[in-house]
Amino acid sequence: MSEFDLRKFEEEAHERWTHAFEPDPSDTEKFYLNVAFPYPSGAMHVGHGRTYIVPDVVARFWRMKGKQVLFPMAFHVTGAPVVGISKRIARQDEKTIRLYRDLYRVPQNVLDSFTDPLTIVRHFAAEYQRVMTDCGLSIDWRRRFITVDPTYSRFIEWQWKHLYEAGHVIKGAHPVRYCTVDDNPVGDHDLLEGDKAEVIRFTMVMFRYGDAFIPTATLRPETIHGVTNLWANPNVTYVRAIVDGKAWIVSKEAAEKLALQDHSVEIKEEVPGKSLIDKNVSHPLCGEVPILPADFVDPDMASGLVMSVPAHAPFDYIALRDLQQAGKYTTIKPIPLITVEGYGEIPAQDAVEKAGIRNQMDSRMDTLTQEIYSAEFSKGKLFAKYGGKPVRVARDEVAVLMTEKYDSVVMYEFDVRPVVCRCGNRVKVKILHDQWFLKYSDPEWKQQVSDHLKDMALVPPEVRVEFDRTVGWLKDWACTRRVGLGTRFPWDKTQLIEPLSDSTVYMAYYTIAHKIRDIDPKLLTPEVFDYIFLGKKSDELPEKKKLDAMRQEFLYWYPYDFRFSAKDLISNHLTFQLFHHVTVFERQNDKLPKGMVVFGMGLLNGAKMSSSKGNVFLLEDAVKEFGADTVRMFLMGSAEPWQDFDWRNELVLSTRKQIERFYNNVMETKDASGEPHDIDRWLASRLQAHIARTTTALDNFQTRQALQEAYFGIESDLKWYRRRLPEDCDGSRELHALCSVWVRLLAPFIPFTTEHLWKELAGEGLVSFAPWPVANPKLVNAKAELAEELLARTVEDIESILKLIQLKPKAITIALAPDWKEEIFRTVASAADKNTVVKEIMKDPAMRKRGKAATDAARQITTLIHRLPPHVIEPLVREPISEQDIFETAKTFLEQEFGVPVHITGAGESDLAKAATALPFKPAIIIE
RNA sequence: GCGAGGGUUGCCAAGCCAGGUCAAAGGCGCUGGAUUCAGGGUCCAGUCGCGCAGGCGUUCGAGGGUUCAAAUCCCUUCCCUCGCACCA
Repeated sequence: MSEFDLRKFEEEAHERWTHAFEPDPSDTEKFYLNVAFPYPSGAMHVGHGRTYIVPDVVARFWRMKGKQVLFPMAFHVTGAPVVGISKRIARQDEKTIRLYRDLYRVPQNVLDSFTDPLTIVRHFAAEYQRVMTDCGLSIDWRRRFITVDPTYSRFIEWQWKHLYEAGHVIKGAHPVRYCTVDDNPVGDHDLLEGDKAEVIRFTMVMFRYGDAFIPTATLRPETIHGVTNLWANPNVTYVRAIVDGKAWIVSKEAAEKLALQDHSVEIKEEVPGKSLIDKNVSHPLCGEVPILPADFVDPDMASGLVMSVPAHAPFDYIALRDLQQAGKYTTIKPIPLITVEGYGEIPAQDAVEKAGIRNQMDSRMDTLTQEIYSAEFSKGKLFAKYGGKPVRVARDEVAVLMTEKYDSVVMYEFDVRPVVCRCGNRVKVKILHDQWFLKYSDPEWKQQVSDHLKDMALVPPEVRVEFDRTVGWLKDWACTRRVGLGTRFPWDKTQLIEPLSDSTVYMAYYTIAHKIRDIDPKLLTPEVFDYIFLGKKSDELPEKKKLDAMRQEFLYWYPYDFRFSAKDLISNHLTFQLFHHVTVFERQNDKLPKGMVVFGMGLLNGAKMSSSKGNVFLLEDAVKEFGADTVRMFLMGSAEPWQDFDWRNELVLSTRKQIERFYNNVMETKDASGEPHDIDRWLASRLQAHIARTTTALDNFQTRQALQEAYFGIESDLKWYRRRLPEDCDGSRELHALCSVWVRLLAPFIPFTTEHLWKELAGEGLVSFAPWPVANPKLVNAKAELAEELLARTVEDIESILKLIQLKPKAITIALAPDWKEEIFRTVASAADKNTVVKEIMKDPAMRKRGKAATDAARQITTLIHRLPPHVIEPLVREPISEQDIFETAKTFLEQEFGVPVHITGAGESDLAKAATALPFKPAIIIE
């Protein structure tokens, strides 16, 4: 008998699998699944392992179910990260070198070449392919590509032509977080501080100050009617600057910011804050008001000057009160302009006094401000003299009025400060021009996606709300970049198409990737792709024959059946691809994605896996140490795909033992030759349920559930089976069939071991293409299962009694319940209302005669029925079993189990007191 | 803050949608036993408390409620994880 040797199984299988998983269009029904392709900037860890093994298990499952399965793979190399990596390696950055040399184990000579970003992705793409193959992924590698292949770029250009023609690609200006030192937009990951900072749009209210303007930024322009004063910080030096030809007085910081926001700014002179205090300014909507001193005014916030509305802004109210308590400016009174339910005439005063706030430093001030802001926005109304409109309406109207008539402009600012770039510089808001967008905000486009989403299968179903929400929430997406790898943007060749925007319909490209390679990229005009993907004919198409073959591939495979990807891509990639699909394949609903499966994340020993933190276990090492099948089975069995899983070496080790146990089980039983017994009926019956449940689980992508059924379910049955065999028998010849089923059920999970076993079982061809087992209803034997259930329960009871009484038994008597109890059992079990059934039973004169014994029995039986599983009750009611026969047949077994004589008797015939406790399906047990 | 998911017996983790099969699957760990047995491997048993008869008691983040019956349904509350855009 051949030894359990995973390494050997792997070698054998790899040899036999060469070119086995390269499907072409055929008459067979297809199943196309794909997974978000990796960005190969480093080595694969076990977390990546699961991402690709799940679809492989599914692919193998459907392949065995007789489908023509396409599982392709490619590499996404578009974007900026490797550019940064190559730069860091070029300048010998310690951390980066350590990561690549020590953790990823890149040889020095290769590492030296990493100063070229493309070399990095090429190297790791090759590594990925090698490790994926080691894992037994049944990928069609003929279709592999990387996203900077010129051929792929032609495809992207074609895709974008359609997006553009549909009006979804627009050019515009856009406020972004910007670092003036790096001279680049700053993403979240590039921030040292303030990573949650949002860009807020303020209205600048322009107060007239002599021949100049003093702008104050506000989110509540309608409160202009209640302005009593301005605040300036006397300790700050402001500047007088010519902004767009007019004189403004703002803080120095503000002047710099305005220059980044489409204003021409020329600083003329400094203006000490002190010099502004007590001067007057005016605005057409509020008249003349004074400038008052306030230390809280931050020069780095908007213009560095603030308009004060003490009636509605708690901060303003307190600041004014503080001054007035010192005896200054006592003539100024808050001017209310909004009525709002739940607050008095002057809401800010009301709120501050109710809360008992003493000064500006009180920590509750922010919450209070937020409260009033929300209350007034949602429920507030302007006074009749200011138009009487709800705040939410008036706010925008006043803003428009100010912009049109009173010189107001927009200024962008962050909601939190400070915002600091990795380089240490303060980040500002810059308005970027020549910025291109995908107009995801377009309601019509959104609607198209929503409509299609309704028809899609989403796994697990809970993610549907997240998709719906994302579609609603998506705003315009900046889709071009200035740095990185990628395809040139057709309408501005200095820019590149952004990575999340060039990876949305490539699933269609997979169908032709292996064939389009033969054609010179120069010939790949949009017309060529229009023909392949949309069937649009046009004159003078090159290589017509090849194009026809590709058209045929596309028509055969598309749309894809399922796409697999991680949860965190819902809010961008997974939704983007739907937007792109509905446009590119407009009016071809039969080419739109059919389903998606969303993954959870991976943990390593309870902590999040992260390459940068070094908390990773390389997939390659795992495969070497434990074997590919072990890694696969562990990853599939420890959690369902959408749940988070935790990799722990000690658990993986026990998975390996399980595979070995399975292997030995099959090897030991496959050639059994005994005569079949009753217990074989039982085993076969149970097997049908395992087949059905494993199949259902895999139909639903529940890899864990499927493994529980296919592995543990069958294993524990086999254990009981062996226990029930007569002493001189090691199993019947029917076990061969069970082994065949078992091996096939586990083939998607542990393909290497099962491939070997399949050969040992003399199965035809590869197990990878063997027919998936189908449950045979004819082999389902409810009676046999019930009999074993009764027996197993009784054995368990006997064991637990023996353990308790701790005495050596001389004999065991099993006393069976009398017929009248059986009758009660059936009555109770089939009764709709189990509360009144006892009364019903006692109406029967025969029962009444039995008196208390009958009521007691009825009560006990009701409890018992509640405790028994439905799968026992139901057949029991439908078709009574003979407990007598069952125990008589199993008598030898019981005697063998317990080593003492076993007597079977009817409870009525026994004079032992205990016998009276016998119930149907729960015989009385008397141990002597 | 907004959105989503989650808190189960030493640990991991089923169960919850369709309330009684639940003292609660499976695995790990631990304890004991078997095995011509190396403190390793494999196998068996135990692993909330009490009990010399298959039982009883107390548990499923916390607090209430519905019900004959709740880990499962409803309400309140506390805690954790993830996503929130120019990044793959």
